Amino acid sequence: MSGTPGPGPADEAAPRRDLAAMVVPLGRALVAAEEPVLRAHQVSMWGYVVLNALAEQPVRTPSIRAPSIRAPSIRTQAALALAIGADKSRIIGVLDELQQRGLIERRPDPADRRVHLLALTEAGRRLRESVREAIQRHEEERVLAALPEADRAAFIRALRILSELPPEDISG
Amino acid sequence: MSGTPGPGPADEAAPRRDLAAMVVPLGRALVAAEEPVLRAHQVSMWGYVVLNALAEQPVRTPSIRAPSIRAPSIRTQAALALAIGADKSRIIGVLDELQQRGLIERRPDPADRRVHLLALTEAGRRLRESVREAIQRHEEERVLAALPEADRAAFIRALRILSELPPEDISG
DNA sequence: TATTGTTATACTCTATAACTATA
DNA sequence: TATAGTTATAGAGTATAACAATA
Repeated sequence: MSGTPGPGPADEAAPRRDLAAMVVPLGRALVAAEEPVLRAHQVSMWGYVVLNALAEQPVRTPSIRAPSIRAPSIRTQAALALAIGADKSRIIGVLDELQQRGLIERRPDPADRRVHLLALTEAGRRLRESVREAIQRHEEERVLAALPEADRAAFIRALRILSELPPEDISG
Repeated sequence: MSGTPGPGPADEAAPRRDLAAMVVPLGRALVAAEEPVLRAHQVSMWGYVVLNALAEQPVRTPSIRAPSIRAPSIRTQAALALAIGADKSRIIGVLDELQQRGLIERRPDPADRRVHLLALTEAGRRLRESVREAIQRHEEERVLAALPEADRAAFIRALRILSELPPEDISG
């Protein structure tokens, strides 16, 4: 059956570890790599996640949505919590600190006085950019550099696709 | 500067999210996907990790090691804990249960009566294979299937390389 | 009645420290 | 003294439930 008896079996599936067994430890290492940068900028991991979520505010095509349907904007705390996969009660301390440092604004919504509208301040946007730049430079130099040149683009492409998949598509 | 004003900037670096921001949620989803399989086989996540570590026991080239130097074999509990990135105190309950179910053996080392030598039983090996097969089938069908055919091999190749990198290479 | 932000509480992991038996 | 395994304790992180204000 096997064409070449040389090194590397041809028709036997090369055994690989489970994706989770590779992805999870890698994630831990990547988080550890971010920590010094975050400390240097005095932001917590969750703080940085929040800054990113507010900055990345996806431009959803408004054409699809009827005006009567309330857009689930990320600008409310509940929507933010949902977007970053955290409980709404868990981000409050984070928001408190970001606000205290002038990195975000929390303004009452005149239309619905229960909600707080969130927005990045200019300082918040700048800080997020600095952190992001430092982190991604490190990633290029220390992580992606370890990959064969030819695989880098495909890796990032695949990662983007999989990370944008609805979690329930993956969990089954 | 930009050659084509069409869709997709040519010389502006396509902004990507931080690797950690993509990898960590993906890891969470992959773990969630494993859970039903693990439950069906009545193993905990850590139990499965242990079974894998014992089964994957890397065949280290013995030629390099002088006989006088004690090989840090994975068969002791301490070595196992190190290998899977857990504290030695944390795996004890896991080992207890695996042993009780006849999936592993814990035998005193005659040469050093402090240590317990760990080994998979035949039942343990079989169970691990079943779980692994189910998990990887699911991964192929639900996860990797979402990737462009041409990127799959590169993705797995890259993942293997990065996950085998010493964590301190990544953290800096 | 349902929802937003908030606070308080409980629970799950995980890390640390102590203990024993060997070396 | 140091180490392997074990146990007990404490801490961090997270989830759940209750609350006031508003819809």
